[in-house]
Amino acid sequence: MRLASEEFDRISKALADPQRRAILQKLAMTGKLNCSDVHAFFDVSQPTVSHHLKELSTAGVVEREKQGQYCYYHVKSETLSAYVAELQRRLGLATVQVAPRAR
Amino acid sequence: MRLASEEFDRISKALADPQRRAILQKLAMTGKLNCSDVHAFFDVSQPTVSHHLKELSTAGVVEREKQGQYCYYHVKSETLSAYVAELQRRLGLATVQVAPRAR
DNA sequence: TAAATGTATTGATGCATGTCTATACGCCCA
DNA sequence: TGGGCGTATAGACATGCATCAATACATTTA
Repeated sequence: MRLASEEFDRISKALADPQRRAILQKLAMTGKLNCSDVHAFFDVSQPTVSHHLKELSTAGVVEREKQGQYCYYHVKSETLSAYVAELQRRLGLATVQVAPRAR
Repeated sequence: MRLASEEFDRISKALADPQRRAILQKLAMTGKLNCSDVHAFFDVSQPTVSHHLKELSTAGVVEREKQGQYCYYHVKSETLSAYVAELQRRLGLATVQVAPRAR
């Protein structure tokens, strides 16, 4: 998966805020949460949580999944991995190509 | 190398700005540049470049090296690698330990 | 020592954004 | 159908910050 430049920019910004990183980390640990669940974990208002989840969603690092009245969010690891890979590429860091093993 | 929480925060913010990322990438590609060199590459004022280099330096992702009148900057790969590793750890992404490739 | 050059600091300005309250929207159920 | 609950939006506010011009500081050189 290859990220467009805008996506990369947006993800960088999304990851810049500590509160948003905390939310993302919580999602990474628990797998899937709705807005209220996330709200319960942190000391910010529900609209703020909603706003952050929207930012993370727009950046493509979490996925929204509406189930009736609830709205579940979970981390999109592919996007995050692609972001990390692109970051490493741009900064000339060691990267690893995981190719299928020869037999 | 393990990053303290503040360092991690600061690096995240440092990487959030496109201009700063561009400067960092340029440093990664060219190895070592002084403030004027960097300024020549981009369409921002010298004080702005100086400011960004200071931010990057404070974040620990570049190193300052004063030589007489000049001031050279180069990327600190160890810090950046540590940042990437910590990011992967926090977000539950697959991590790999590798030795830097011979060049 | 004076001029020139490289760099950093100061102060100002405009824009981005994290946060809140209030409120609207959408969905479920008695 | 009306109330309750989960979520999103609107608008306001304060703070952060990227940027610039002007200037100070530092070092080299004529």
